Amino acid sequence: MAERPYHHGDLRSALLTSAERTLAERGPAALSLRELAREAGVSHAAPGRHFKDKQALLDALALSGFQRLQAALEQAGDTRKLDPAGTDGTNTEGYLLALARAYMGFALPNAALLDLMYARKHDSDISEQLAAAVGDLLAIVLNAIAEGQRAGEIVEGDPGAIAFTVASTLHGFASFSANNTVEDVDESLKAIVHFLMTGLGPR
Amino acid sequence: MAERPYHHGDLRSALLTSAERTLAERGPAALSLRELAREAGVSHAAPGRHFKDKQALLDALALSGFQRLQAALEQAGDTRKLDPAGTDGTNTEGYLLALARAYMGFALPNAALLDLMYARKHDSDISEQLAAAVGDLLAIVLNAIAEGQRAGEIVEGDPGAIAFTVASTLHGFASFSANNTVEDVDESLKAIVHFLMTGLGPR
DNA sequence: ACCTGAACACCGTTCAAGT
DNA sequence: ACCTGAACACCGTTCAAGT
Repeated sequence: MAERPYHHGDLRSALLTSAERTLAERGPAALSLRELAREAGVSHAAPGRHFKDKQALLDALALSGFQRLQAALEQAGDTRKLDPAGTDGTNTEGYLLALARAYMGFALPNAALLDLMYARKHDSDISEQLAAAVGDLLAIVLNAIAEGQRAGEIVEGDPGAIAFTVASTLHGFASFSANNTVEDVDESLKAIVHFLMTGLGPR
Repeated sequence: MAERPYHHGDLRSALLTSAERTLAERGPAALSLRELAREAGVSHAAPGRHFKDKQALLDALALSGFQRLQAALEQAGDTRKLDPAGTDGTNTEGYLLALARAYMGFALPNAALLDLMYARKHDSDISEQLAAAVGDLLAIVLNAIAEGQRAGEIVEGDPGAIAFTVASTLHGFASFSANNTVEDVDESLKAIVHFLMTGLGPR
């Protein structure tokens, strides 16, 4: 009969894993602490030991999402540096495209989680951590811009403002394409990054 | 004692108004049909006459949001046409800035509603209406782009792809600035529209 | 046509008590 | 330290019955 031990072992991470799956499969409205407890085989009060309330669990999910998104963006930057194409002339557009692809690679399969990450309903103390996480993401884009400026491939000007423009475009595209089912995401992404680089004004 | 009449009169719109206020003031998690019924002075089962379930009320809120956003964007386009500055040479950037301001004018005070509008958790039949509403918004931007192309102020190319780039940037900026409290929204907006027009590449 | 009241099956949260 | 079981105050939804 394989009795469950009294201690779950790692209830906290089991709850988070289960919650993220439910979020992805059935949406945020379907998330209930009692159901997560059932799935973990513990009493409905047990989650209270690990998360002071439901919002605390959502906060933890959002934070872990930012960490993984940041890691994906950093990895896109790292692999680009190893790319021999990095030595030739026009590379910033490629870098931005790599970042864009990494962002979409996270955003599209984790659309509901991304909503949660950017939801402005978190507790006041965790909000600072989440705001810092957003700042870290912006810093990655800003790095790419500053590097591009040093290489003479990005226009002069406040790199923060330029990075913010790029980040807005990427996030907006992610938001749109998660609902709208853009036909060819990568094709659209290439077009968007190119328009960003060359501008909408006449040649 | 002013007895309430048996019929509310316009319970449906009272529920929507009340729901939107709750959404804005206390967030989506605080929305409950029973509380809305209490505020309207009817029994907790009464809302069921007007909305088949809670999601149907959220769908109605989202749809009304799109209608108002669309009206705001159209009005921005109309007032611009009356603007005598519309007769001189470089006007498309001004048009896009007006659209951007109209978008933010709706998005920032209605951040929670905007989340709901773009939430991918609506019933399948209403989803088509919402997708159509997003399409209408894109059409407004597309119009501005096509007009700009005819005036020689926007680069040649698929106007749909260009409009999608602009819309992505605006929506992403709205999403960011709703959480992040950008210091000077209008200043950032001007910079963003300008970068969009002139591009990030070197001069 | 519109609403009520009771009923049902769920929730989140708390707290004494158990291991 | 971690979990249980009962309790409390909420939910959404349905449905006969009332006006």
